[in-house]
Amino acid sequence: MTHPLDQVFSALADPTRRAILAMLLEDDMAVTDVAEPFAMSLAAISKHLSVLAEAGLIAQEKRGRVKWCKLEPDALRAASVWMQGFGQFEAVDLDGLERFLAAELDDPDLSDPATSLSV
Amino acid sequence: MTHPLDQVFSALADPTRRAILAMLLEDDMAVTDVAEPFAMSLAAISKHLSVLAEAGLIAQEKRGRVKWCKLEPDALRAASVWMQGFGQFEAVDLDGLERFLAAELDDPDLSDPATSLSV
DNA sequence: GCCATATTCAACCGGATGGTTGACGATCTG
DNA sequence: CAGATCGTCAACCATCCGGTTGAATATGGC
Repeated sequence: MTHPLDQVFSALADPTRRAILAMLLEDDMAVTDVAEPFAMSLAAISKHLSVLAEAGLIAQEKRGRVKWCKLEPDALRAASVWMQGFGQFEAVDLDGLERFLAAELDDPDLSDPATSLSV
Repeated sequence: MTHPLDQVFSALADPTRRAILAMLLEDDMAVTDVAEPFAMSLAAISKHLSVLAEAGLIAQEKRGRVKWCKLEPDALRAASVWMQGFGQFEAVDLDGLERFLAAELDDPDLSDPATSLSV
């Protein structure tokens, strides 16, 4: 599992991690705050954050005793570009995004409060 | 692992499966032909193809004794749209694609002949 | 100095994943 | 019919993954 795309895609394959990314899209957060909405231990979230960091999807910076996590959206570029290679689908497609997010909101899928974001 | 995005992203997380998709991008293929370039058993490839099919990334149609596999690029749309949500990165970016593929070709990463495609 | 807070570490567990091999059911061909 | 080809199935194996708990390591505040 050495190829960067392996790491990015397998990081994205977990709904908890996608939810975390969606949260970080709104704001940078400390580890504890990231963990708060989820029904799992802090240690579990800490591991998820490590996975995301190793995939390059987030950056973590320790300031004092709190470690701040911020989105690193560039890491998605390679993956996105790879997918574009298969794409007859138009690219930016913000309308599609809206439709998609709307559909997601109706999807009673995840048990976590974070569900209000597009997991 | 019930969410469609889970399946799509985790299907994409394996380099063998990405190589298979890249092969199918050029042409529809029978299972045996898909397996040919890889240094692993036919059964293993058959499993990979099942994963891709369950993720909706390919369609399989049995005609006679041979089962044809063809790309189903629509399945990537939802995943792509999800990623666009994080994107300050411009969308279609075919130039980026070319640069990326060129870089991939120089990447002596996979042991399989299928490496000539963007894994 | 002491205690609380923030985060990670280490060991463990059950279940999924990626691979193997060998047997099997279908289907084509001579 | 006999034999070869196409593909899957079943059992097995090692490893990875997502989670737990409890202890350990900062750091900050009083």
